[in-house]
Amino acid sequence: MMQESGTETKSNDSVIQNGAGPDNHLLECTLRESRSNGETPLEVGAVELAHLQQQQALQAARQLLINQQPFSGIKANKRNDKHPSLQVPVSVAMMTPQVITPQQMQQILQQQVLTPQQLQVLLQQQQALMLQQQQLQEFYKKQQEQLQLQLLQQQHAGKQPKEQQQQQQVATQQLAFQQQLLQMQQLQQQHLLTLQRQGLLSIQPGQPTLPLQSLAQGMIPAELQQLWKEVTGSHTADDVVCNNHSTLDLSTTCVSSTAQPKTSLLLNSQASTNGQASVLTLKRESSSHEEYTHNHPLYGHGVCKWPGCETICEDFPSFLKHLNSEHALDDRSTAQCRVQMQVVQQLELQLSKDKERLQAMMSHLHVKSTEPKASPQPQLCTTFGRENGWICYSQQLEEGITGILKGLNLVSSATLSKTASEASPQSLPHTPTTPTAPLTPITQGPSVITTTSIHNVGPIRRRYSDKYNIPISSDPMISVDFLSLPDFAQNQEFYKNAEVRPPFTYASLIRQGILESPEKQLTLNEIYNWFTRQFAYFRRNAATWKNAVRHNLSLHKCFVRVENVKGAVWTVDEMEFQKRRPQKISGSPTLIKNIQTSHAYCSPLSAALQASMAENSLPLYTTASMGNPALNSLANAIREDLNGVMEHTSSNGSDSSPGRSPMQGMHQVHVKEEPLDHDDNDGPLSLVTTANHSPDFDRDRDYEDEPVNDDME
DNA sequence: TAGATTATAAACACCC
DNA sequence: TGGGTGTTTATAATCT
Repeated sequence: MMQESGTETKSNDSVIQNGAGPDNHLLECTLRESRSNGETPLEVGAVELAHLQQQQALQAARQLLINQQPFSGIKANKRNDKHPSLQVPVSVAMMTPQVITPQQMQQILQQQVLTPQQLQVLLQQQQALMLQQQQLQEFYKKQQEQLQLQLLQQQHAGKQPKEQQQQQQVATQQLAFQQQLLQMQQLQQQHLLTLQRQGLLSIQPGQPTLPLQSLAQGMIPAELQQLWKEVTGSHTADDVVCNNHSTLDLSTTCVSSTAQPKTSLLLNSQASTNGQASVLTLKRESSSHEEYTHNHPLYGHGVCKWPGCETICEDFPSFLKHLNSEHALDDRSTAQCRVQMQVVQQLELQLSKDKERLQAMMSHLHVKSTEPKASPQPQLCTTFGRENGWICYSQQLEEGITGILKGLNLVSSATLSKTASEASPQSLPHTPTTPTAPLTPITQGPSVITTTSIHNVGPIRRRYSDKYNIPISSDPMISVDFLSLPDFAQNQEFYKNAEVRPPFTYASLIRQGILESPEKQLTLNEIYNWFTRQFAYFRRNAATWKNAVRHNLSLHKCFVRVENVKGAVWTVDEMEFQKRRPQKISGSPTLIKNIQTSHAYCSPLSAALQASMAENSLPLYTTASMGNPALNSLANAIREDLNGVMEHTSSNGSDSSPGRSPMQGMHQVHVKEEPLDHDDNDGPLSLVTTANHSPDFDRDRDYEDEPVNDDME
């Protein structure tokens, strides 16, 4: 086959020389001179090239017409009886003269390096090339029609002995035409190279190569397919191989520039290599072809790799024979080729999808991996899902909430931007960095604790806002309210399994544990058990946190020790609990400021926002359901909650809890008249009322129904 | 800068 | 007597 191919190339060369004659030589010489002279002035080069190309096209047409004369009585090939149209084995790419695409023209115009004269020359050239293209296409169509007529005549004549000879003549003619077109394309490539050198055209590295680009842009895929169908026809054995390649080339080069060396399409392939290899000799083509024959994509390990074939071929010539005989251009092969095209397209589609998926994964992981860097505080334990969810959540909230709050005229744009910026993943929950704290995060259960975060453990004690970095108010009430989220079961599951310190104060946790109990009272041991049961974090260093629990129980007046029949139990004095952070909240800018800055370890999001999220079961800590906050409901919730805050604040302006945070106001649901015997409770009996029906309403109502122990202290 | 809040640690007392 | 419980104090960090 190598020899055959070489012979083919050689014969083609001779055909070209014989056919093209002096014109071709003149053309090549002109080009050589132009190249040898280095930079060719644009005005001269472009005009000359256009002129030469036109001349060459006409010459090719003349040649073909001349060669076509003896074929008046040609007969169709037997193999191609089903394809009565004898067609020229030429790539469609070769049929398309190089035309500067609109994009390239736009590029040129954008570069603004052309003088009006240059532009005019380019336009003229462009028009000439387009005209040339049209002429060629018309000529090609005419040729096809004539060949079809000839085939029909041959079918009636039925002279078999002359068939093969005539077919070879047809092939020779086709090859001549093909070579003409190839040279034309070369010239066009040269022209473009010249333009490139002169800086008139800049071809991006990733940009499809110009011939293919122009081809793809010059013809729509349907046209390409049609031409391809027309091109495929009866040929000699070598032509079959070439045609197979050209077939593949047609289907692949339009989408990919990774053209392999192909026999009759070498120039086309080379022309597609960024225009750098367009000036290659036939010798190199032959060598490339030689390599190609040994790396035939349809031949390997002595087996024909044609889809569904797998015929054993001892050597490459036998494979070629097999290929030509069994996989000639017929309906079956064409159909198989189409199927293969579809397979490739499907694979490419799948590949693109997988690439997108991979990109998304990588970007996601990249964001995650870079997140701790964005945070000045070391992050100890964070979970993948939480971070991910928080990212989605923060991104959506930044947009949605900003608009919502703006609509509510509650926060200025500046503060919103600050809030949004602070609502970055930096606000991810942090675990404590206290040296004495149980800082050995163990990946228990489903939690995914990053090693990097583990390594970021610092000995510096930090405030909750830094340690936990979680969008939760420092207000214990708010903390508990988060704990009381309807979807807190997911959070509970998380903290049950992940040895992550819960971002709540001891007081909040104790209160929550007490409130979760059926009788709203727990013994110290039951509180311990609740801690260890609910939080994996508190299954270590019991002495430390138990001491802290005891300390908090004793320290905070909100925790009331009640002597029961069973012994001492601890209850929660909600009033005292609410008093713990006296802050003025009103409809004044103070509220806004509080909403913005929140409290000690408040999130960047406002407390009202957190409340809204709580009310809407916006899973801040959930691992699975994050990232899908219903912003509409969130907007309503924010509006309602903020209104509730306002109402509550205004209605309770003289309340004994002036420092109640929005959450406090919103989630205080019970009407409780209870004698408080605390020493510092020098105020009147508190009457906390609210119309807000929070998820805690039932529990608080239950709590309200709980008998008040008059024996409290 | 002072005060408040929280965490941590420790000492101490009381009771079973 | 030891452990559990409860109280208090001290200290540090952080935020308002």
